[in-house]
Amino acid sequence: MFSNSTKYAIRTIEYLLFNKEGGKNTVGALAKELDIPQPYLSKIMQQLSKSKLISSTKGRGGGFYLSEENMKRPLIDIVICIEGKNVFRECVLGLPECSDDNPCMLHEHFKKFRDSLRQSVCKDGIKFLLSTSQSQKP
Amino acid sequence: MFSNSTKYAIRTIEYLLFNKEGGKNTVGALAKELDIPQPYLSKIMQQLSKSKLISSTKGRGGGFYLSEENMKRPLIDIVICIEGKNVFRECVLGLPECSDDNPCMLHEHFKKFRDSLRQSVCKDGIKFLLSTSQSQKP
DNA sequence: GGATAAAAGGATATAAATATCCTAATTAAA
DNA sequence: TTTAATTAGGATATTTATATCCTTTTATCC
Repeated sequence: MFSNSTKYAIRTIEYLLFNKEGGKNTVGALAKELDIPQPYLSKIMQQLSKSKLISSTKGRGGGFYLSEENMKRPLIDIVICIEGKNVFRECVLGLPECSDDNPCMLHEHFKKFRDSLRQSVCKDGIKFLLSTSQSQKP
Repeated sequence: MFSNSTKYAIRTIEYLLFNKEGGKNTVGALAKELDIPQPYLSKIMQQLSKSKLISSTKGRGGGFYLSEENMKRPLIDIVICIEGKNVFRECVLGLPECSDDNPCMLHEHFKKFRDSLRQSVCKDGIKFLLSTSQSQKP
C-alpha cells in the first residue's frame, strides 16, 4: 500500500512524537531504534525537513525533532511529501475521468480513507494512541 | 497507493463487469480499450485466472470473462492476488507488534478502508456505480 | 487434418524504488 | 582554533516492479 519510504517517514515522526521531551534525535539513533537503514533514513529526513514536516539542527549535539508547527501538519502531508503531489488528488485507480459524479469502483472506499488522513494531524497520534493503548513500547 | 499491476487488475475486472453480455474479451481488446500495455496485462490476467478471480477459455474465439463465482469474490482478493498475501493482513506501517490492542498511528484509519474492501464483492461494483452515476462511458 | 486465433508460460529488457557511499557544510565542545 | 559530531547533498549501486518478446498449448474454423 504505502512505499517503504512512506512507512519509514510515518514511523519516524510517530517516534519523534513520543520522544519530544528527549530533544534532538540523531539519524543514527533513530535508524537503530526503528530498524531502518541509516543512510536511507537520512535521505527521507532531508525530504521531510525541506517540507517542514520535521525540524532539525545541524552540527554537534544537533538532530531532528518536532516543533509545535510540525505537529499541526495533517498526516496526509507526510504521504504526499514522500510519494509525490498527486497520490491523493488523483483517482486511486489512475482514471483521469474519475470524480464524485463519475466514480470508479473504489472511489467511495478510498475517499473515506483519504479524508481521515486529511483530517487528523500528527499531534492526534499521541491523543489517539494514548486513548486506545497503554504504551507503544512496554 | 496501489501498484500499477493492481490498478490494471481492478480496472480490467471492472470493465469485464460492464461487458458481461459481450462474452469473451481478448487481452488485445482489453489492453486497447483500457490503455494498458498488452503483454503486461496478459501476465496480470494469467495471475488473476490462477486465483480464480476471472475465467478464461483458450483457443480461437476464447478470451476472458467473469463467471457468477468470480463476481462473488471480495474486492480485497484482487489486491491480495497481485500485491501478495500479507498486504492487508500486516500492519500498514509494517510494524510486527501492531494490533487492535496496540495500534500504530494509522491502524484505525486503515482498518476502515481494508474492511470496506473486504465487505464488498466484485458484483457490487455494478450496483454501486449504477446507483451513483449514469454511466461510466457516456 | 491444416491453418488460425487465442491464452499460458518462460526468458529477458527497462525503469523506478530502495539502499549505500562519500564529501561538504555547520555547530558545539575541548 | 582544532577536533568531533552532526545534518545536507551529490553520485552511485542494488533490488524490485514494470514491460516486452518469444515459444508452447489449446481450441475453433475451414
